[in-house]
Amino acid sequence: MGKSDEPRRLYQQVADQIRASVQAKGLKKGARLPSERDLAQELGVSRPSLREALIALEIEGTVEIRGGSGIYLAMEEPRSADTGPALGESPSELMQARSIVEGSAIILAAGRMTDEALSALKQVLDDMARSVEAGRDPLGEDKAFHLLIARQTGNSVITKIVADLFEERYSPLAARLQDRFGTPGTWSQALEEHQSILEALSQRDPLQAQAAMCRHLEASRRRWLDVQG
Amino acid sequence: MGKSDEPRRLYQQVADQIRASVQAKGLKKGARLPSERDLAQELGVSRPSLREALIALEIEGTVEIRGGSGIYLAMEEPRSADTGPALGESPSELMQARSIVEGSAIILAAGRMTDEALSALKQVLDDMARSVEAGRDPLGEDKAFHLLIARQTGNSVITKIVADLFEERYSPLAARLQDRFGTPGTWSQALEEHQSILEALSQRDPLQAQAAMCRHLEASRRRWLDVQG
DNA sequence: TCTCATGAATTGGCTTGACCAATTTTGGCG
DNA sequence: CGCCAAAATTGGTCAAGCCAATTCATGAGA
Repeated sequence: MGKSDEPRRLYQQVADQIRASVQAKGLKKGARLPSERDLAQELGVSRPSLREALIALEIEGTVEIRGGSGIYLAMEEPRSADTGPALGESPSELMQARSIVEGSAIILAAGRMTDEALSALKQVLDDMARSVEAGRDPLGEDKAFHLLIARQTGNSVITKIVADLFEERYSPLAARLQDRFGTPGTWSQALEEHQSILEALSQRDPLQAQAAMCRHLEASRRRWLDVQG
Repeated sequence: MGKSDEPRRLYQQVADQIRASVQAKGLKKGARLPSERDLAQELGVSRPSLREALIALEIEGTVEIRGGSGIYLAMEEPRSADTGPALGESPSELMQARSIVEGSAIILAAGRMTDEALSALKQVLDDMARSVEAGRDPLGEDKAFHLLIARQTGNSVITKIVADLFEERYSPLAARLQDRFGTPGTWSQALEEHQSILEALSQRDPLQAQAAMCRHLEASRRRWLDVQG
C-alpha cells in the first residue's frame, strides 16, 4: 500500500493545513484569513514558508492576496448545486459514466502498458482470487485493478476521474449498494471479466481491451440491478 | 533587475524570466538550471523571491526540484519502471480528458437533443458572440454551452464530471491560465467551433457532433499551449 | 588498476529579523 | 457629523545564516 512520499515539501503541508482549516471552520468565499505573521505562528512555520504555501494556494485559485490588505478566500465551496439534477442518481448512470471514461482510458492505457504494470495487474488479480476464495469482498482489489489501468494512461486528470468514480463523490447511492451485493458467485464472475481484460492488455490490443472493459462494466451494472430488485 | 514597471507580483515576473531564459537558451527536458543562489543573483532578486517563482514553476509543471541536487526542467516519463505519478497536471491532460468525456457524452446527447435544448444552445452562442464583440471573455457562456450539452445526456454523473472539469477540481492550473489567454482572435475562433458543434447537434448527427467537439477541444488545447509557451 | 569508503563542497530547505510600501484604521479638528 | 492626516496593520522583499540531503573528488585498500 504505497501511501506516497513521507516528507513532502513544507509549503505543501502548510497549504494542506490551510485548506483543511478553512473547510473545518466553514469559511465562505470572500472571508478574510489571519495575517501572514499570525498564520505563520499559528501553524508553527516561518513567514517565508507560509508565504510559499500562499503562492501555491493563489495559483491553485483557493486564495486571493491583496497587498497591504489581507488574504481572502477566492474559492467556491462544496461544489455541485448546479441548475437541476437530471434523473435521480442511480447505479446505472454511474456505470454508464464509467463505461465512457474507463472504456476510453483503457485504449490509451493499452498502448502504454509496461511489463511492470502488467505484472502488477496480475498480482492484484491473484490477491482478488484469494479474497474471493476466503469469502471476503475484494473491493480493494477491484479498485486497485481499475486504478492501475487508469494510471497507465499517463494522464493524471483521467486517473483522478476514475478514482472519484470509485468514491462516494459521484454516487452516494451506489456506494451504499456495494455493501449488500456480496453474493457468492458475483465476485468470481467479476474476477473472470477482469482476467479477460488483463489478457487483452497483455497483447496490447486496445480494441479488445475496450470491449472487455465495457463488457465487464455492463455486467457489473446488471449485477447491481439484480440486487436492487 | 527587478525594477520593472508592472504591478505584477515579483515571483510572477521572475517565473516569466526563467521561462523565457530557458526557451532562449534552448534547454531541453531534463536539463539542469543554475543553483538557487546563482539564479537569484543573475536575475537580481533575493533567494526567497526566486524560491517563490520556482514553486510557481513547479506547480505549473515546468520545473522539477530535487533537494540537495538541483533544479531540472521537467522531463517526460522515463519510459520504464515508473509506477510513480504520471505527468504533472497540465492543460494538455485536462483537454485530453475532456475530449474523452465530452466526446463520448455528445454522442449520447445528440440522440436525445430536444428542440428546447437546441434553442437554449443557440441563445448561449448569441450571448457569446455579443461578449466577444464587446471584448469581454465569454468564459461563462463557454461553460454554459458545454454544460447544456452534457446535461442532455440525461446522465447526472456525466454532467457532474463535465462540470468538475470546468472547475478547479481537476486542474487549478488551467483555471489560472485562462486569465492570460484572452487574445483577440482566440474567442471568435472558439465561437465558430461551437457553432459547428451546434449545427451537427441540430441535425442529430452523433458522429459529426463528436468530431466537431473533439476538433474544438484539440484546437483549445493548442491555443492554451501557445499562450503558455 | 580498480573499487569503494569517506569527507569536503555544493545545493536545496527553512528560519530569523528587518525594512519598505500599500492599505486600513484611528482620532482629532472643523 | 464629516473629513483628512497620522498611526497601526499588512503584504512585499531582502539579507544572512544554519541544517540536511546529494554530489563528487580523493585516497586507502584489494
